[in-house]
Amino acid sequence: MHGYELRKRLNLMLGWRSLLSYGSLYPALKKMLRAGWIEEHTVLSGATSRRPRIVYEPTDAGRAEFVRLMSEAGPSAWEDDNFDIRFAFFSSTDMEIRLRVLEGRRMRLQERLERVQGQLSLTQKEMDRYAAELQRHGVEQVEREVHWLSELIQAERAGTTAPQQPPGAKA
Amino acid sequence: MHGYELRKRLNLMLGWRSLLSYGSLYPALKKMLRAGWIEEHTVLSGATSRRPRIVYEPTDAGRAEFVRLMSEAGPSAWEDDNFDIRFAFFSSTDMEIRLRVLEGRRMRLQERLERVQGQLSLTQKEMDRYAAELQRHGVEQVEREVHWLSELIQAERAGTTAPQQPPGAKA
DNA sequence: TTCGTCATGTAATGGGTTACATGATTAC
DNA sequence: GTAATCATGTAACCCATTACATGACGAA
Repeated sequence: MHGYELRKRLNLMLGWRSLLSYGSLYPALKKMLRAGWIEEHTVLSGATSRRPRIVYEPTDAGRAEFVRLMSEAGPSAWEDDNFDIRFAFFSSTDMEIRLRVLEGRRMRLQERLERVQGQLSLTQKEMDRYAAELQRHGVEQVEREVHWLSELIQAERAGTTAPQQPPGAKA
Repeated sequence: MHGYELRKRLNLMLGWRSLLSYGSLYPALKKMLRAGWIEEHTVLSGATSRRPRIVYEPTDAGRAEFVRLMSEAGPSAWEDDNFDIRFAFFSSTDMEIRLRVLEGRRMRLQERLERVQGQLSLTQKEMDRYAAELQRHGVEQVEREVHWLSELIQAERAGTTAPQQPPGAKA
């Protein structure tokens, strides 16, 4: 697909907080081109006078690189931003990897909870009302994500033999 | 307070996703010093041979600048990162400003929801299972934050005369 | 004795956003 | 007619993290 279209799609899928900008999109495509991961084809669109689109397609090397990236289940994969991207492409990954990413993410979040809750009792007295409320809400949000992850992990495990619908997806 | 201590405090209050690094903390302090917003005092700590702490204190100009910053209730104040910081210092702000910030934030989140939900029906069929699940969870999280904000707004409004405990704070 | 914490700082590096530049087309 | 969308790109700028540098103290 071409850059403009790609941007729209990515913004739709992952554009909660920030939108992908042209200043990072196009240079990134050029980099992938130089690395040999994608090929470009210029395609004239309907009306002749219109600016031709540059359609990109993954090469074999690119596909291999994608698989390699998706099979990385290390710490970087359970960091906030990376996790979302990894999750969005879960369909292209083995269940083993999916489980490791989900569990890693959950671990990371639980670490955060412990860090805060360990010091919560200490600080709460001297802490500002609003600051405390912010923390309470933060804890709640993280706890909810942990719960969400747990359900997904369960669903993955249940589907050891047959692929499974994640909870919340329409039947 | 001195830099090291400040870092710990801020990480405790706002360090959900990222920890404040020395590389941004100390240069920032120097900048505020040059701007005349803070003063530094070198303080020898208990053991004589220990590295002296550099304790910072706001000047009158600094305090004024703080008040000015806190009374900015424009769009930048309801962006993700800024909002948290603004909220954490709500105690130092008038209720008017607090309300405007809370309502602005809620509006921003509702815009996001509309953007996604408007196109949700269109895309859901051609969308990947996991991508859809990610979106569903994202929507849920945002809806929850909207609800949280609504309660806070109500609490602020109820406390027009007397200052009020935010819901969730201990009585 | 070695590791973690206290405590302050600098330089390089990397990354992304913003703004600019261009120009045709479609919808109001 | 004018604004928004399609469509691709570049350059300047900002800003934050990472890694490095230094050194004393307390605990295991």
